[in-house]
Amino acid sequence: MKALSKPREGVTIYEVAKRAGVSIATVSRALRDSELVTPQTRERVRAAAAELNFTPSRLGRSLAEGRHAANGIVFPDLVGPYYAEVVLGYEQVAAELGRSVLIRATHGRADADAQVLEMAARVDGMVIMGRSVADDVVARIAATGLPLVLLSRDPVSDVDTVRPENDTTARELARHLVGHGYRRFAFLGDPAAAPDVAGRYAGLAAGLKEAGVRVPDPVPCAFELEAGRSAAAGLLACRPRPRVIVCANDELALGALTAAGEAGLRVPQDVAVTGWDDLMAARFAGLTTVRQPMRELGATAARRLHEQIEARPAKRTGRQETLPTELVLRTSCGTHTMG
Amino acid sequence: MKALSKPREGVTIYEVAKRAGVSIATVSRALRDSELVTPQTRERVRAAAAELNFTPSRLGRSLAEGRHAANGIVFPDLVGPYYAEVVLGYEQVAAELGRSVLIRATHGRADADAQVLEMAARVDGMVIMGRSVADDVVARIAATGLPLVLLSRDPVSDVDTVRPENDTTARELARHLVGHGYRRFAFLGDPAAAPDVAGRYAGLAAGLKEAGVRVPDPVPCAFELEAGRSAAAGLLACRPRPRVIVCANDELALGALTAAGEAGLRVPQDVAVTGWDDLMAARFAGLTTVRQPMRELGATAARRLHEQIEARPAKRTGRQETLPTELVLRTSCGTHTMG
DNA sequence: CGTGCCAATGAAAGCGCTTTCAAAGCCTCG
DNA sequence: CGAGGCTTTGAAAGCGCTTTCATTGGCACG
Repeated sequence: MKALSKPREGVTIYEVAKRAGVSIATVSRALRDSELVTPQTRERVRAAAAELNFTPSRLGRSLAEGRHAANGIVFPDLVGPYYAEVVLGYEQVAAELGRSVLIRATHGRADADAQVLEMAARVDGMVIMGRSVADDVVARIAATGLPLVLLSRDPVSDVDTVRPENDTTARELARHLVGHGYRRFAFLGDPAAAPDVAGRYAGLAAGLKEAGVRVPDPVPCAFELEAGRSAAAGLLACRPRPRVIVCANDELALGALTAAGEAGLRVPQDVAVTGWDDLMAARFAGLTTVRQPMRELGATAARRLHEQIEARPAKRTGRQETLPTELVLRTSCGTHTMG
Repeated sequence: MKALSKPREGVTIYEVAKRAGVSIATVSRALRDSELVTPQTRERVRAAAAELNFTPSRLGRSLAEGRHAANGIVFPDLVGPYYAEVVLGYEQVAAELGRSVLIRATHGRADADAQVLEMAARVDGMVIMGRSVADDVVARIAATGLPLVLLSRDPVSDVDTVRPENDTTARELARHLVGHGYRRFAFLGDPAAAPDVAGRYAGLAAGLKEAGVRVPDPVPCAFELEAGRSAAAGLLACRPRPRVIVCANDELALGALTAAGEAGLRVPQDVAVTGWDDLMAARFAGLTTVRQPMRELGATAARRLHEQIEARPAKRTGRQETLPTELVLRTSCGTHTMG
């Protein structure tokens, strides 16, 4: 595996051909294990390639084959463990399917749309997660016929979508909390910021309404622990103080726990807190939350995408897939339910 | 931004040229904002391109330009928040530098070497993290002249390396724990599994030796919470029981905390536990740990790589960079030091 | 020994761009 | 009115592969 000769940059198939004394066609065939070459020739070519430390240019190959053998995933951010898990699930499946993986976090950047279009030109298909790019960009990419899957995002025209279940579990959470006797609710998170938050808030609101409990207005808040802490501190200073703060995700909830501690309040005796996602930290913070199949979301999106890519020319099916979630009860919502 | 005409697949520059009534050279120039085109021509070309929903093929462009405008990062795994943070830092900087990002987790797969070589053919430079691939693969890639940066990995020939500081902080941790009066140490983690673990163990051992405390043999253990839990359970069943379990990372330490709880032991009164990384969960578990500049590690690697790419033809400098780490004291190592 | 076939190989045409070099058109100025 | 210099555009040559199609040579068979 060592480079015997001068490992100059950009060794091409022509140099291998010359060294092996064959044509480039034969080199290509030999290195791709075609049946059309004698074992002896194959060996000679292999040897020449090894001596030159030759790796075929992926560009040349892709251009000739008309495919990238790569797919991409776009997500709003990688801060916090949630997205990382999704990307992990995606990468793992994509790798098994023999595809390279491109990633792009948009971070709400102004040039996000351009970056996503650029990615679209590099891949055989892509997954777009959450509200990372504008609808018209999604539509435009879809219009090119590029295989596309939306993840945790409201459907756009007839593009396939994969999402976690939000409504049912949110109602269940509402019922559970009402069962604790709580009546003064607060909701931390901006339904306009992400489709998932909208779904969670809607489910919670529906559950509360059913139980005859007043539905709180959502308190918008960035998706970071620190933002959750300060927003929760504000809520806890209100009179009457909310009896329970339902947070749109675990990071906010962890921030709320911190704020409660700083305000000298006990959880759950003085104020209950719940989250969403079931991050590792939630377990150690005793946080009641809703477990998301994060890795499975990424993996499922990768599989759907692969199906589309293999099924070219793709007819968009507009398939909607919803993955189940699970209420995880811990101490932060009330002690008598502790498991 | 809508597609006016039939959005057939694979619109090429030739069709745009025909529609705009110019040559492909002019199309290329117009779309790339070259000075060599009249504003009127540019507009005509733009309009034609928009009508056809044309996006230039990245393959054609890269092949012609001789560059991918992409770089890659290879890491052992994405499980757990540590690697995710590193990748995040990497992606962010790479994006700012206008580069696409490819990722690959090797998961200890048998075909990891092939996958990494495949990535090498797709990028203008890459970062290899930890013990994700064999040394000879690294050497082989380096031999092609591809810009390369190693992250948290022992140097290979004269390839640039970026690493967190392990030794000094590990000694500091040792001194601190000895200061608590602890004498029976245990170390959870396999120094052979990752260069960082080796460095941490070595530093700890050096610190203990200086203090005249017996150095424990490391207890190998996979990098997962569950593995940490069961390994720690085994340790806690030993007689005499170790007074403190130093874990190679936070996930193991969180597992150890779980095991202690299950064994009915109080932390830190009966047994102290420390970790490494300062994950979000560590904060809520009260875990004493060593904070790693994870995001900064990724960002730094991205910058070093970019420097190499820009400086082609690259002369390898073999630069070694070490990023500082910080001891974070919480309750799990002993109450009197709580901050 | 000649004919016909099959297996192995080579020549060359793309794949979709960028860029060099040449040509064409238009001004300006003598 | 013609020469020379710009500016703008086009033709064509790659970039490094894969693959089709043609060619070559060897062998079996008549």
